[in-house]
Amino acid sequence: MARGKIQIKRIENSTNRQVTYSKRRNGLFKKARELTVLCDAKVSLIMISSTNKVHEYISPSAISTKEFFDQYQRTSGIDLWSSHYEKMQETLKKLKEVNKNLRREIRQRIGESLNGLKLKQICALQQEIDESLKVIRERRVAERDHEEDPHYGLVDDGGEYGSVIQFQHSGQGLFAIRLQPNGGGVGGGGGSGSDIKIYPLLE
Amino acid sequence: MARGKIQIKRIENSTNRQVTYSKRRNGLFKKARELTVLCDAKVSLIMISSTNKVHEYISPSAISTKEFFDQYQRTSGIDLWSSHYEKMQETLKKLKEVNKNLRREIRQRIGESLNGLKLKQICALQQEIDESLKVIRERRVAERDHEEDPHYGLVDDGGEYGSVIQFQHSGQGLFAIRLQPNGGGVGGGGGSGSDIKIYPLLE
DNA sequence: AACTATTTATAAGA
DNA sequence: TTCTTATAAATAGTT
Repeated sequence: MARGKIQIKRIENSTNRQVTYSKRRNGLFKKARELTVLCDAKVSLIMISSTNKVHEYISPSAISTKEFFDQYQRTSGIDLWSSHYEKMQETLKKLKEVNKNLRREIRQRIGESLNGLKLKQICALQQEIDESLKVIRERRVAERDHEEDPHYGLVDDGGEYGSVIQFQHSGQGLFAIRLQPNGGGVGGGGGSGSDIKIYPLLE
Repeated sequence: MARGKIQIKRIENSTNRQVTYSKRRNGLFKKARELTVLCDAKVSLIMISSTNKVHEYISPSAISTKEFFDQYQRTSGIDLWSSHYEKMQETLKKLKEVNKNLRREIRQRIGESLNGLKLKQICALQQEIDESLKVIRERRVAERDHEEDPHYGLVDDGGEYGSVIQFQHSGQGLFAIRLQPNGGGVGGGGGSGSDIKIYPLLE
């Protein structure tokens, strides 16, 4: 959140991860303390770093962690485990829903599953895809010019972002099949075939 | 922290206290989730409001959530769960991965996230989308003819396939935003803008 | 640890 | 409750 935005994903560099952990841990503690005071709430915050060090904050009003958990149980009347488990199930359900919707969006963009759409929606879809196509076409042209420019020659970024995904029907329902960039080096004669990744529906 | 600085002391006005609690609670949850992901840490955060409502966050990565609680309480009958629990964790992880990939595919089909693609892949993508576009165009034409045919008139299937369900903002974190074709009625004068679909990222 | 350019969080108001 | 927006805080990248 400063000097550049970051993606919320695991920080690979170990040192950076440590530093960020330390900074954010303090930030979190501070927020927890403020919440306690401002809102007269009870807070228990326990953090275990990737190096397995434990740091915790417990609002003074909640004297001890033991007591805190006792109160939690009494208040919620729910076993901590069941509660956590139920949350997981909810999350799972939502994820599946999101997954389903993403798949449908892709199918529609491919021209399948159009049955439920009204004319107006199909028009909008067409227009949207038409615009996407323009963007990609421009990009391709730019890319080609770039490659043809003798200053640059071939450029291979290692395929960090991976590549296009294709869908294909199978007897089993829908699978997403992904064409991988060839892992091989630029100069290598490596096969021009593709690796194939299959994403199961997990249903 | 806005529209004026505040002192960190109990908010006397009960309504304000509630509102602030709700806002800051969400902020804290978000930070906790970010810490979990960024730093590969395990976090347990439990808050009890002054009105005795309980809210908790436990990092999903805490395969050792069990450890978390074992440190503080002795519960029996949990072992039976562990196996099932861990399977759920795995499923969750996979689903998240799949969703991530689906999202990328959509982004690429929109013309975003093309940086990692090589010229050849961009060409393939372009061609693929071009074909999709043809399919949809044909469908649109067919649909239009169909609608104009006096035998049928307007048909509304109730939107069974129609648009994706929207998840309401849950204060839970990241969102993917999708521009959707208008869901509005065909005849209606409805706005020409797009609905916005929001899929929570769920981590 | 300190320093800041930026991104986030959020207090007030609607 | 939810949204908006001016402002306070947090913090990523650097030194």
